[in-house]
Amino acid sequence: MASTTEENYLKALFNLSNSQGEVNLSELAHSLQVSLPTANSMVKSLQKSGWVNYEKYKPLLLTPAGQKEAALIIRKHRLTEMFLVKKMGFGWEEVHEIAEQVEHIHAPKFFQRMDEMMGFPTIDPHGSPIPDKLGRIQEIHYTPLSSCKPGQLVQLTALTNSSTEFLEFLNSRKLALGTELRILSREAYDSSVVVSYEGHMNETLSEKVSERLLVRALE
Amino acid sequence: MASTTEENYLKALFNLSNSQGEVNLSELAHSLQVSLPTANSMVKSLQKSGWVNYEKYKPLLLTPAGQKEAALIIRKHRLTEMFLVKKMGFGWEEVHEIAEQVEHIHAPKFFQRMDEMMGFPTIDPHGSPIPDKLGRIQEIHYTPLSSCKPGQLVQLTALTNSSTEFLEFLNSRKLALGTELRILSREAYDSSVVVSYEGHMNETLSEKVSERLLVRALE
DNA sequence: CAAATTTGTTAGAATGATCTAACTTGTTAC
DNA sequence: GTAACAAGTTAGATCATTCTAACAAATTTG
Repeated sequence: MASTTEENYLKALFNLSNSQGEVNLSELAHSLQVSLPTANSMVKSLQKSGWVNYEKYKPLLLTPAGQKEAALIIRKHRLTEMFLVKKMGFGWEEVHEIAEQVEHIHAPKFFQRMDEMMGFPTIDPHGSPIPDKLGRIQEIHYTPLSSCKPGQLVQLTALTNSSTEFLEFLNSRKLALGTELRILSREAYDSSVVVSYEGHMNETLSEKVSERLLVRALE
Repeated sequence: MASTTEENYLKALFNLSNSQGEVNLSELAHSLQVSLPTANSMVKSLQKSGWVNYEKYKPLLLTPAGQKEAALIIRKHRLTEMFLVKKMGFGWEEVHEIAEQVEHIHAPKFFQRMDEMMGFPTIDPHGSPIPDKLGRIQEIHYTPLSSCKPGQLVQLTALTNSSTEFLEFLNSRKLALGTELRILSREAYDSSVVVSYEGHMNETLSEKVSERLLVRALE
């Protein structure tokens, strides 16, 4: 069984992997806030456990077993976040830190019960998919608001970034998952987008923000 | 901040301490399933942190700071157990192992919210008191069923042992906290007690069982 | 009370996770 | 295409937590 530290490495590898599933050691080390040698030695040990394929000076790759292990930890994380929001009344900006700890609990019944109580949700409070019990993730491809056309009606469906600061910004603008947005215009100069939605007639969203909002076209 | 290991030592010291608050090293080591030298070195390190008073060959004593620290961990444990039973539908025999992990989570809001959702309970599912936010424990002195007199009407209020096996035994006899028991007789030979309660007219409870049932006299 | 037993201590080693310093390999930019 | 820089590796150390073996102190028992 993976230690909490190993679980964190697996999760980071999963989250950092590019389209080919590759991760560079320095990204991994940076993401986990450890030195390069620390990450290097840990990767060797994850290889011994059969979770990572590693060759000197080559990018890192999770094995299928490693991917499953990682997805199951992410499953616990996302179920927990959803439980905290739906059943305990937390805001979506408060749940990450708590879930970061709860995800390491080894108690299948506990997560099973959360899942049941919520009616088997498939996305977390930030719109990210919850892997199933076998570690399979339904890949959804949403469109960033930044690449939508003026005139379109879209619905906010997920985020590419879930930092507390970003979530608090969205709260301040009353933007939540499900919010329907009419795209009024796009500024050529700074790529900001002007939208209207319930209670907000003329809200300008910077490029930085609109890139991070994933939407589904309604019209 | 205490590591998970240190937290487990503090908790064990708290739970093992006798009327004078003293614990022997061998009890501690046995309770935590570690060797004597391991416990010995950990105790020295807890002393450095100011949580334990330790002198060679003398019994161990928690400092006031250590007592508070321990009580706050036990608070998290017991709040969690109650939450699992009251809000998540677990049986009282299922919650210990889960709470044993959840108690190490550092997230005051999380436990605060559990507490609120349950209306600030003062006992856990096994009748043990939940320490308050300052680590104070309301000491309740219940009577073991084994020392009650035939004829008495009593109510099951707490347990001195909460092992899964004991709890499953109680489940099998439909004995729960709150059950009202009429003591019919006591066998002189083996100190077993015969009781009646709802749906059970003549139930014989061994000495081992009746010692572990704590009751409050109703008449 | 001395012998036997239990309890506690010290020394020394192992493992997991981390670090810094020094070095090597790979990549990028003139 | 080499010089500079970035990325990755190795060596060696530290800290926390654990162990076994050997020994010492305290307690119990005949």
